[in-house]
Amino acid sequence: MCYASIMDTRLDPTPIATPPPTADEVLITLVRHGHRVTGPRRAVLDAVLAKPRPFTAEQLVAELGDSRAGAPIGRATVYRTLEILASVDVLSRLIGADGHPSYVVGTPGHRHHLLCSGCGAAVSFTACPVDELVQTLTRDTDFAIHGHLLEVFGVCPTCQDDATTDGIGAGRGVAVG
Amino acid sequence: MCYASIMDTRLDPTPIATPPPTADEVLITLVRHGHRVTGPRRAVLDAVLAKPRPFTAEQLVAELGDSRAGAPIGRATVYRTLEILASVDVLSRLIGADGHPSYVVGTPGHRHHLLCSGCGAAVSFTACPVDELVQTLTRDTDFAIHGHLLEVFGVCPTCQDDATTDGIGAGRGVAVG
DNA sequence: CACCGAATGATACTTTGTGTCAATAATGCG
DNA sequence: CGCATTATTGACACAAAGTATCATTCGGTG
Repeated sequence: MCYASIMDTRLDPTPIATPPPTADEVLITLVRHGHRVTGPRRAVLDAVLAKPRPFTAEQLVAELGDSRAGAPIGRATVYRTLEILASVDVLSRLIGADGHPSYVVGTPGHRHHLLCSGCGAAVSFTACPVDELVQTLTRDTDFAIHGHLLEVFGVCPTCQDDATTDGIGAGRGVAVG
Repeated sequence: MCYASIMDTRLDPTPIATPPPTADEVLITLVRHGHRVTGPRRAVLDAVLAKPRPFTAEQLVAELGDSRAGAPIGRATVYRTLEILASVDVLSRLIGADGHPSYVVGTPGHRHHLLCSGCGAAVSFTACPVDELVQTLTRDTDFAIHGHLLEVFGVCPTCQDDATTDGIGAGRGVAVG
């Protein structure tokens, strides 16, 4: 039920688990899925792959849609391209501590994220503790369970240090379930 | 870290775990928290307590803001009141399978929900499988973990029956992490 | 009852995202 | 290469969801 593998309980200590795919690799994937390779898509893709941490669609729109050298890219195109990239597993959709959706470059199978509410960094992990719960829930409720949503929020070591240095308590922010 | 108790691993088989508080009880709670008891707040509260399943803020706005007998209630007031009710634990905020936030009347401590993508029913449960994961994540990443978000999506028995009867596959809907 | 500040709600605005559709450009084919 | 076909684009309008402002109103206290 959990699309993330329960086998791998180890966590990657670095914000980006594996090197992101190259633009060319992704383009090949797109073609394989019947999509065309266009200029705007290349531009969106390049921008996306350059992002080390989660970003919102609007951030991308602002970045690509304004007076950049060359042709600005339309809002709709950015949204559509993000959707496509998510559908071919180049991007993961996730929900931030503020409840707003964002995207992050992620390797397939890495479905859950630990998010820093300070700097926005994301650590993806495959360990999924929900499967056992799903069995219990299925037994007790007779629901047909199709999926779940899990995000973990915290503050990364760097931001903890910064907070200490700045005299700002690290306990700010998130109060989620 | 998980505000839901890990002690109670049993699930309540009924959509509403415990009888919702009475309006008067809630009003007392509001006063205790330094809020005033006003007409609009009573109206919002009554509407909220009458809801057996999750609802969105906009639904309430539509319900209370239009040409109902008596004074229609402003959009801002509805949002503000929901915020207050959530802050005093009368309501839980949750995120539906479509990613949109909604509220549900919930008893404190019941922080996670199993949502039916057919009829919208919610089963709240306190079993939280994330605590162990949090320990692992804390050890491996040195994050200071402050919270998490967990929702489980599926189809309730009734909707499964309906789907079978209607010839509609039960496998529609949610494809979440 | 009068006062004070919290609360209200009309309005405008922001953010985030979707729908439409004529113009355009990417691929396949000859 | 040149053309036809069709996906794609992007400007625009629109919608949904929520926030900010602020003069007015109302609840509760003395």
